[in-house]
Amino acid sequence: MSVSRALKNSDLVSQVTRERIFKAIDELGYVLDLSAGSLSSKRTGFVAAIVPSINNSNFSDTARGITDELEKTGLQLLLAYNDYSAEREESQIEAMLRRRPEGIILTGGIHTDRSRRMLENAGIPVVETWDLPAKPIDQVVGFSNADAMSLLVKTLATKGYRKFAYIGGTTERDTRGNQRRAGFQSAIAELGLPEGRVVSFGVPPISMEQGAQAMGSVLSQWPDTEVAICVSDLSAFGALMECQRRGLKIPKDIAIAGFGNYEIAACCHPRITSVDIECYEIGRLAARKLINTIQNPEHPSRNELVLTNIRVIEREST
Amino acid sequence: MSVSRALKNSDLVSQVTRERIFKAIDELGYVLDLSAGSLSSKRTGFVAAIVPSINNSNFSDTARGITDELEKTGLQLLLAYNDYSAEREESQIEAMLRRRPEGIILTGGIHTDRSRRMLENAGIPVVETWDLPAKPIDQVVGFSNADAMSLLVKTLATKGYRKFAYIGGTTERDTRGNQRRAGFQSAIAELGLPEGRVVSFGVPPISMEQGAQAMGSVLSQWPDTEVAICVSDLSAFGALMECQRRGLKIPKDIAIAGFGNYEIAACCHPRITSVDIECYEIGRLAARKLINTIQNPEHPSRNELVLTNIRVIEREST
DNA sequence: GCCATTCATGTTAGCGATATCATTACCATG
DNA sequence: CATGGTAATGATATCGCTAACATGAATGGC
Repeated sequence: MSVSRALKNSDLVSQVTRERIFKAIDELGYVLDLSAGSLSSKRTGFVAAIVPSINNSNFSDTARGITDELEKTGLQLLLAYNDYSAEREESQIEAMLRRRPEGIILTGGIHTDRSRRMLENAGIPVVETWDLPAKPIDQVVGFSNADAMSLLVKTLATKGYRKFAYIGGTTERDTRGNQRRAGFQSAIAELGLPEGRVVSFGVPPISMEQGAQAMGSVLSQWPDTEVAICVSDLSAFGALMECQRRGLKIPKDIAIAGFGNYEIAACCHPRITSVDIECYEIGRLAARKLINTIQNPEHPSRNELVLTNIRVIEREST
Repeated sequence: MSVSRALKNSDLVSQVTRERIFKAIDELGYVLDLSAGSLSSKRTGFVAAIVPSINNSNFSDTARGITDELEKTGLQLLLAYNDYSAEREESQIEAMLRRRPEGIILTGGIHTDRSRRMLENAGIPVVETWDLPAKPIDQVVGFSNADAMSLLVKTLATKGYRKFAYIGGTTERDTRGNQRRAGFQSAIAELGLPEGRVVSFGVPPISMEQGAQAMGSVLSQWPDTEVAICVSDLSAFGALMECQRRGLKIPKDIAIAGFGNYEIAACCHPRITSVDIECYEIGRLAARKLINTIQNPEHPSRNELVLTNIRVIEREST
């Protein structure tokens, strides 16, 4: 017991004993076994998180935010990515719950029925991120993808653009891409602009290369397009490169805007107008909320919603 | 015991019992507790991995390779990133070993003494990646960063370039960046070329923005530079943008090459010459080796080395 | 009809930590 | 000196599972 106490930094161990313990630990190469500890104490020290992809820098920023915040409390992250598939998410939730995480962070608000049931039965706090779910499971840290895209369209409309195109993925899986497209359409309608030209291209995440190809398609179908909005900065960059290869001047011949405020949008030439969505902050806040609920189980913060900022960043490409 | 067997897909459970069990599990919402299971069976189902950063797509590709390969075997990844710090690595190794992983994958060959000691005492297979350590702990899946960079210099030299510059980070922490710079220098010396112009800029990972600034420094210090090689494609892209802002023609006025074959190098305009290093494959192979050793503990593959391919990809920027 | 064999299920004893309660040693106080 | 209080340490049971062995039931071969 004194060893256990010493390793937990309890002040109920005398200095002498403490030193003897650490000396012995060092000599023996003893390493505490946390699975035994958590079996006994009912606290695993795990938090689970599932993101669509870790290659896409937006979500990996969120993962960084989560990790950084958890680290302060000594919690460990169990991270999985599901390639935008709710079915893979379901089996990952199942696998992770077997590790008895003390909380779980999900991306988006769309989950299979079984996923929802498992999460409700688990009796741990859940945070859904990156979205405003119609039927939240528990807590939410996110923003409206539709509103964000709509804001971008409206901002550009005030600059005089009228003929808009939208480049996104085939919208089966990427629910956030879906909502951005819906926000695009509704803003167009609201402003009474000419019908938006929508190109759906490939499975998420839409790559630079796919953005380039989609831009080719926009230019050949609707050569008079004034501005092309892309589902992410990566595809926007691909689109930009395609225009440059064709000798088009940006934004004079055609303007381009992206989404997500990736590093590349701020660094390429011309710089790309984008929507900043505080990815790192989403992760940090989600972890923060989880930790709060874990540490104060007496008043759980069920159904609380944190709305994160969205902000259009206008640059030279529009 | 029958429940335990049924959940492990043992064929020692009759169809009837199996169905009864799953029905009850469904009704009760029972979820297996793996920490209890691993305490008893001495198998946790964890593999630990530590990378320098998860924002950098090269390392997140490696993490993807690891995850994809582990998933086939039902192993779960415990992932951490250390911001290129061997000290943070040390405390992460300590934290992870408390979870009793069945194997561990590290990036690079440089670790603190205590890290090495802990790993040796842990009695689990270790794979070092992305490098050829002078003193390998156990198994290695990697390549020589110096050779790769040297190969790039030599390839460019055959095209007639003679005045080389190198853009990298201040080389305290990023050991792989270090080695690339050394490979650059040694190739220059070997070929009898004019002394390389080295700009060290910022802490790793060198961003696009830093690449741009470093390029500015190259151009003002040595305006007659013929080719600038960058420690990564991200900084190469930043450098490229800086040149374009200054109205320089690439590669006529100055050529640019990067390292890592990021998506952006293949997609920007002009496309950037780079060195491909099979990041995903490194992850896949490292996990594969670990799994082999875990599954065949009778003949451990200590000190085995897998050399991954490096390949210069010449594009329009040189 | 008996024993050997196979298949399915049950029993028991831990795995290595911590929660909880018990004990001891020591000191201060009236 | 007895009493009570505090600080440090110890003893025991338990967390939920699985390894290992034991048992029972069904089958088949001679």
